[in-house]
Amino acid sequence: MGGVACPKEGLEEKRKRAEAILKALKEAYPKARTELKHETPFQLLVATVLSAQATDKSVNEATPALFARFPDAFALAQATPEEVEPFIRRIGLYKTKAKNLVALAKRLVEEYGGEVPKDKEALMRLPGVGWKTATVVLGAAFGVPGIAVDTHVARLAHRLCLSEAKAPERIGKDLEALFPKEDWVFVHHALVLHGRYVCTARRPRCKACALAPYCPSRGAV
DNA sequence: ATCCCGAGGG
DNA sequence: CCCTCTGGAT
Repeated sequence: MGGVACPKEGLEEKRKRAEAILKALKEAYPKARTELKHETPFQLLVATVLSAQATDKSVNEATPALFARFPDAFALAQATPEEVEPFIRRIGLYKTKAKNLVALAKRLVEEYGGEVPKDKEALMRLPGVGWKTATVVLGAAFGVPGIAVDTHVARLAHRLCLSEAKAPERIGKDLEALFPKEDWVFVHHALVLHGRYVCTARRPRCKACALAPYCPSRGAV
């Protein structure tokens, strides 16, 4: 299920492998960052909420019209979920997301002056925002170090045998222990890009993979 | 554990 | 057809 069993490996050996992986990621994705279209932290927050269980391609097709109509928290707070739904229907999970986004915008206006709080606990109290979304927004919008773990990062961490944990927060901790803090946000985005375009869930392109020399699962998935 | 959910890929 | 997509709330 998770590819091959991970080899027994000393911490020092794993650290050296992580170092090589980081080097390869920096060469393959020198400017890795979010591909979600946004102009402001608020728009990034909305786009990230929308990206749950959806491709960011579909999110990027929806957000230009959405942000034209509701550019900021003040505008979105005035809307009803029914008004938001048509803009995001094709993304999927649209009823929940429309309801969450309007409630989220109201709370931003009421409690944070319409701004996005730079605090993880505060972000996680917003409707539709969990640990992953909060970590991504803090890193991408404000440069707060952290490795958010989504479906891609979890899959790659397992295949690369950098973590055998199941809980995303735990996988994040395992990864953060293996990479320099100043690279955490980069590592997140680079792993997402690599998971999206090379180390895909179904048919990973191991022959074209720059990480293959350091991957215990290469050719076995 | 289950639900939300449309769209594209294989 | 089934699987997957930068998850979160119940």
